[in-house]
Amino acid sequence: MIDPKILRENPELVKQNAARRGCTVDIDALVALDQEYLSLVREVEDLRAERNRLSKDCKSDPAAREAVKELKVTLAEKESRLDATKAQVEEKLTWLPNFLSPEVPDGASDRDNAELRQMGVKPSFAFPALDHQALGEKLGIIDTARGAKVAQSGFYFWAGAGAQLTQAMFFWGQQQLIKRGFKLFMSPCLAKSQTLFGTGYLPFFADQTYPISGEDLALIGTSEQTLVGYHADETLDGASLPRCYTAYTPCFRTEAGSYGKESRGIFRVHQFHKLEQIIFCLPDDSPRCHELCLANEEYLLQQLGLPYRVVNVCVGDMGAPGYKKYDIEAWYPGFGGYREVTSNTNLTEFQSRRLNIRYKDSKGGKGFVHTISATGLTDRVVCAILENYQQADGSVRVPEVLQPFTGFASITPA
RNA sequence: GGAGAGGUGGCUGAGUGGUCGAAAGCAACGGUUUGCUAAACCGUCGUAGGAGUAACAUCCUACCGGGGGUUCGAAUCCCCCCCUCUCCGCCA
Repeated sequence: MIDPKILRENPELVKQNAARRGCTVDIDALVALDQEYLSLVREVEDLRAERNRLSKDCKSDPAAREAVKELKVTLAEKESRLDATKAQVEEKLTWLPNFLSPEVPDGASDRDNAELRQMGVKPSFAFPALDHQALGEKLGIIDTARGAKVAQSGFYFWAGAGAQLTQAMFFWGQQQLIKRGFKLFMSPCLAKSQTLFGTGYLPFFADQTYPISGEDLALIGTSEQTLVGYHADETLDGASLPRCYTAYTPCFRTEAGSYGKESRGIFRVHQFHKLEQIIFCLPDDSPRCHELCLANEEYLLQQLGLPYRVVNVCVGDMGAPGYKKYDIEAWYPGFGGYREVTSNTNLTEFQSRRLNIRYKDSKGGKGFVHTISATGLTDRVVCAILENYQQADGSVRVPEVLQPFTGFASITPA
């Protein structure tokens, strides 16, 4: 949600932003509606003030009672118009995308993202490299067939050494983030619609969520939803910021409309697992915190020995809530290209306004906090490990940093 | 699942129809006093929206879990819902 004052004072800015982001909300109509809302506010408040004045006389003056009764009819009519107008304005406001950083490149899709740097050394193999699905099947550590049997296509099992490797990676990742100042949480994996709305997943990604029938709850699409929602309706002490939170949870997405797209393997699935980075910070500090999360992502991939590149995500590939976004794409030798493994967004005050998360400091400073939402690690990183660490004999080496947690140095065919 | 209690400002906690945005205490902040600390004393001390100002000031409106109702007037009365706590039962 953007600041409605900007809409009043500088509608052109909002209009340009909406146009660039392909938002179809009619800004002129919204501005007019908002003006109507404001004038109704004034009318209603004047009528209420009059009513309150008259009410004070009612004890001694019966005529005042009649006057108030008459006034109440007008008031009720105005109030209902006010409520209706307010609801319309708010509904339209919730569909407005966030503003954009000047650094966001133009473009329509992920092909237009701007590459910032390539890091690491791509492995070269003296044999045809397999992709993670082929490796997972040969090693008996990824089981999509049985995932489909017990649940549905798009679900899978990590099995045996694969499950051990995956758990090792997530546990190691948690340790790294904790060392870097993050507070670890175990989060609810269901959230109510208000929480999804506040984080911007509703209404923008409504078709991506799995609702629970008969409840005002849905499976979380990411722990961002619950970790950011954690501070809803709170005022944080400015001195306590930035607050860095992390959680490791399953994430559920319907992936409606994406069938057939990158569908081989377990790259695009209905349930994956994610170690998340969330930062609540002062507005001035959000660019720095955004970079800090990126540095953490890069550190984790470097420690795991994975080649990757960082891209500055273009307008067309960024969700409506985002102000600026970096993706990291790891190198997948079996696939033969870079593929997205992490995503890091500065949401500025888009979420904090919707969730009413404010800050206040001892010097009188106050406002809405900024939020940063970034991936730490996901199953996709394990896939990248499999593809990059495969050996001529069909085995897969375990990255050194994970060996203390797996207890073994390589995965060999069963 | 059964029974009961309760939701008031950062916290504790008064308040059962008007003068209540709300006593008091604690915490916090500013100041006085003090060799320093502590204590004591004085003062300030909710949020949001609107009007207003160069900026303050000031004024108006709303908010005592949420929604609805009664009334000229609701923290206070009535209805529905939500949440929390306690005890019992069941249980990973």
